[in-house]
Amino acid sequence: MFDTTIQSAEALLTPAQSVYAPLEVASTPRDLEAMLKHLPLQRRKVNAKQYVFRAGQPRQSLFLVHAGFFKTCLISEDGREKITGFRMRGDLLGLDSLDMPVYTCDAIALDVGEVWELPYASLSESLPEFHQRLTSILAGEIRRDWSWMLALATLSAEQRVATFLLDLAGRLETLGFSARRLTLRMTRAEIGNFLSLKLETVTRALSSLQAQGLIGVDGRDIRIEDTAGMRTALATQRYH
Amino acid sequence: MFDTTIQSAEALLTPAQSVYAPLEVASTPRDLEAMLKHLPLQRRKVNAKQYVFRAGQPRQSLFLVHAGFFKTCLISEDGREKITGFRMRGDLLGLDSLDMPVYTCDAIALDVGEVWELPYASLSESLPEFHQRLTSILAGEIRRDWSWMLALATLSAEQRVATFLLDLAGRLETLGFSARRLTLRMTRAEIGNFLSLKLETVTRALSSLQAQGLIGVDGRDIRIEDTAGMRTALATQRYH
DNA sequence: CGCCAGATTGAACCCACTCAATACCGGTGG
DNA sequence: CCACCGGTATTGAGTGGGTTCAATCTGGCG
Repeated sequence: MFDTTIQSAEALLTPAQSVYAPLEVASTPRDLEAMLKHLPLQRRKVNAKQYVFRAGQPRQSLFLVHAGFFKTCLISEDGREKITGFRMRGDLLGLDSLDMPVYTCDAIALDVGEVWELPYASLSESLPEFHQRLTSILAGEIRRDWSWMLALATLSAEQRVATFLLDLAGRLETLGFSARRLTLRMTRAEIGNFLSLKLETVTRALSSLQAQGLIGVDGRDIRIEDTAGMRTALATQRYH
Repeated sequence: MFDTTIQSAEALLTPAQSVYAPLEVASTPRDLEAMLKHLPLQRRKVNAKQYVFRAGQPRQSLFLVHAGFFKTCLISEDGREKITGFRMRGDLLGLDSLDMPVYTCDAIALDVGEVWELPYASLSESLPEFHQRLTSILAGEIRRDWSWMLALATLSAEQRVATFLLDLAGRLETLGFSARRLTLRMTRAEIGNFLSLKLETVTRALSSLQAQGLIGVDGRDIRIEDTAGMRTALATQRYH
């Protein structure tokens, strides 16, 4: 069991002034918060498995994740489901529905957390820099999606899982957490859904990476033993 | 051989007043053109296989496709490639790079065509409705990407190809072309790349759909014999 | 005509899926 | 306290859809 308490939900709920998170993070995720911090935004606490919004509900707002872990997922009429992303502090929920009368995906908390409700229309009028920033975030989401498409299309199961872990670790690091220890907030099935794999395959990939000494696995606690090794494994292995 | 001349590059190059295209199309793709028609935009003609821009080049502008067929694709450092979309009249090239100093993907013409260069920064200042419209387009691109992710993750090879054809036919229809006959402007390998399949698999899927009487295949000319049958085949077949 | 990129089809292979059995773990109630 | 339970995770064995490799065919073009 690794010590991952600093990443627990309670810690995520602590304000930015917490000893756990650096006071100043220059990277992108946090600047939105800074821009909006002084505004009287509606804040909403959520519990695990609770919906922030569902596809089909009338859309009023964007939501900024302030704490916790969320997933956004798409469901087709015939029941096929796909998780489109895992969202954490600084990420926005509802981007895809900006120009729609209703939400077009579900946003679900994986853990206790807090979201800030952003009245998009009025904000982008009163804060031109906000609209500008939003455009960047939208473009960034497209780049992120495309690079996952590339990964899913060209990488083997094990490579996908490795990429997933590195991506997650990297994002956590920009939030001020350890880049080497992390606790998965989602099930194997959810990881598999996101990576277009079955849960058994995710488990096998994790076991294999562990057998190679690249990571340590203890349930949902992951320790990345050899980041460089992970990257070379990604580059070395053939891709079909 | 089917008569598909109306979709040929020459026809695509004819102005909107052409007898082949309806004078008024209320749907989204065309409204951007209407908004910008009177502006003195730089227009650029391109030939098949010519790059509109490459990843890494300094970004100056967005490009609006006015005629022809294009692909946008991502290439990783280690050479893995993924086509992120096929673009036609009314689509924008370079959306993903809006906030970047350089382009982050390649845009390549599959055929002769014409693009309009949009100086994004000055446009969004002078035309607030343009910025608003751009936000919608970005959100729409995210929805499109996500729905393809869902398709690639949950559909069989044959279902993906069927979905691809229906999507293409639908887009062509909103541009005023036939919804039942179309000419593929891309190779089997490019279709396969986009759908995360090998070119042989695409070929087999097309042959199979033809054997079922759902489509007619003659090289790159496709005739959709039974749209309803295609949709039920999509809904009926099991997905793993 | 010869060339070459693209398309088609067949046969063998393999990675991830499916099915199934077992282990684990936190919570709940007797 | 322990037994039970549902949700989750792990591991094994067998299967299969799509890939790989290879041969052939087509059509456009110098």
